[in-house]
Formats: sequence, structure tokens, C-alpha cells
Amino acid sequence: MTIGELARASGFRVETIRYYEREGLLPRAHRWRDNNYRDFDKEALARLHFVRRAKAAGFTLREIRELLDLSLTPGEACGEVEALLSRKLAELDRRMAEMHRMRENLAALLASCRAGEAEGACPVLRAMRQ
Amino acid sequence: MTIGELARASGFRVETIRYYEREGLLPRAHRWRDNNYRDFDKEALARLHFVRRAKAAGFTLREIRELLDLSLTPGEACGEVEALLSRKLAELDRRMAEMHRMRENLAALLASCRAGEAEGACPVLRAMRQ
DNA sequence: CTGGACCCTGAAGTCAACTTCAGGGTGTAG
DNA sequence: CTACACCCTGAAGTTGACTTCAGGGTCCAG
Repeated sequence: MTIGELARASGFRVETIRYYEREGLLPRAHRWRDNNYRDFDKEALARLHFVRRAKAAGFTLREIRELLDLSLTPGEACGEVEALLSRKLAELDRRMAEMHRMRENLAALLASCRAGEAEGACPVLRAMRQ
Repeated sequence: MTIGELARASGFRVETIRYYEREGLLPRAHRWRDNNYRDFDKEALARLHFVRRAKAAGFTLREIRELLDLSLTPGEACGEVEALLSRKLAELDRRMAEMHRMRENLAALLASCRAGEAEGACPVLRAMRQ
């Protein structure tokens, strides 16, 4: 798969894919011998899908690289891996809880907005104070 | 309340608070006439709490400013407000769904990690392919 | 009345995550 | 054989969200 095809398949731009390769989120792609073009496999596409989801979940590129690197450890050195994973999980749970509260806030706000305002000003401020 | 007190109460740094004021996330603080020090009220603290939660929920500063600005609209011009809010809500739901999937991935990964690997390599790759 | 903790401003610096640029090679349809 | 879409590299530029810096005023405990 050329970089352009991978871009179309993954939804990332060509330049971004090159950047990700440089940053170690993708393994250095193997090259078509004669023209020096990159040649990607299914694996690369799977990684990009993972990257997209991880980004949507709020992980940084550095963290995503760490997660991806875990997948390549021999399975032996699993202790440190486990620690990292549970830290990430706890963090994710915290963020999800925040998002849930945020969602409640916005939904209540929207509802009262639709109900057409008893009071003078939108009640965001009330919602805001937690 | 001085900026330093507000910083301690909110958990944001003094410099960050000045920056947020510049960027319109806080209203221009009123000043102690003689010494030109800012004087903040409870309202400012409430806004900063909201900012913290909104950031944790993945909103950008620009979006947070938009949300805060909604709270100041007269309640009359509510239609456009409603549109913005439901866009944000939908977006939030998408992100929460992503995070949920991510969480499942990581939890499964952690479980198999703890179970001590039947196969050779960590099964992140499997989890990764969705 | 001085030392240290606090406040002010405007400008420059930093970091992550890209994007754009300059300058050049490749491949194929007409 | 040339026009056009694609590929390459290294370096510089951009954006968002801060942080640091330079240079200065304020306040109060000892």
C-alpha cells in the first residue's frame, strides 16, 4: 500500500503519516527498492485506527506510542506494562467521569433552554457552579 | 479576592489566570483603585471550576469561551445557543463512546496481561484491530 | 526602612502536534 | 515527451495553551 492509499484508508493526511513514522507511532515502512516509495501493510492501517481512537480518548502521541510499544514487548516483561496500563485506565476513568458530569451540565442547560427560560438569564451559571 | 488567592482556590497558576483573562475566559477583573491589583469575586472562581471540568472533558479554550458566553446571553436569543449546545453534546457523546471503547480495550489488555499470556506476544494488537 | 512575598505589563519562549515550503525524483495517460 | 498526480527529504512555519522573562511597583513584619 502506498502512503497515499494508506492516507485515504485511514483518514490521516500523507504528511501526518510521515510525521507519525518519524515519531515512532508507525514502524519504519519498508521501501519499494527502486523508487524509494514507502510500502505499508494492514498492520500499519490497524495502528492508525488505534491511534485515531486513542486520540479521541484523549491520549497524547507519546502515550499512544507507549501503548503501542507495549504490544511489542515479549510478554515476559509484563509487570511494568501492567503498571502503565492500570495508570492509564484510572486516568481514563477520571476523564470519563468528568465528561459525564459535563454532559449532564450541558443537557440540563439545553433542556432549560428549550423550556424557554423562566428567569432572565440562561441558567448556565447555576449549572456551572457544579 | 486577589489573583494569588484565586490561584490557590482554583488550582490554576497566577500567570494562567491572567492569560485566561486576556483570552476572555474570565471577565476583565475589577481593580483595587489605588494599587491596580485585580479583585476577583466568587463568580470568577465558579468560572475557573467550570473551565477545569470542561478541559477535562476535552473542550478547547475557544469552545469553553463559547459555552461561557452562552451563559451571558439575554435568554432571548436562545435559538443559536441551542444549536451550539446540541452540537457540543453530540460531540461529547462521540468522544465518550470512543473513550468507552478505549477503556474496554485497555481493560481486556490488562486482564490478559494479568492472566499471564497464553500466546507469545501481548494481545494488544488483537485489541487494537478494534 | 528594608527584605521578602506579593502584584503589574508586554514580549518572548516552549511544547505538542501538525502543516507548509523548497527543491527534487517517479510513473503513466494522451 | 510532456503534463500531472504522486512520491521523497529536511527544514521552517503554525496553532493552542501556556510559561518565562525583563523590568518594575506594593505591602507589611521586624
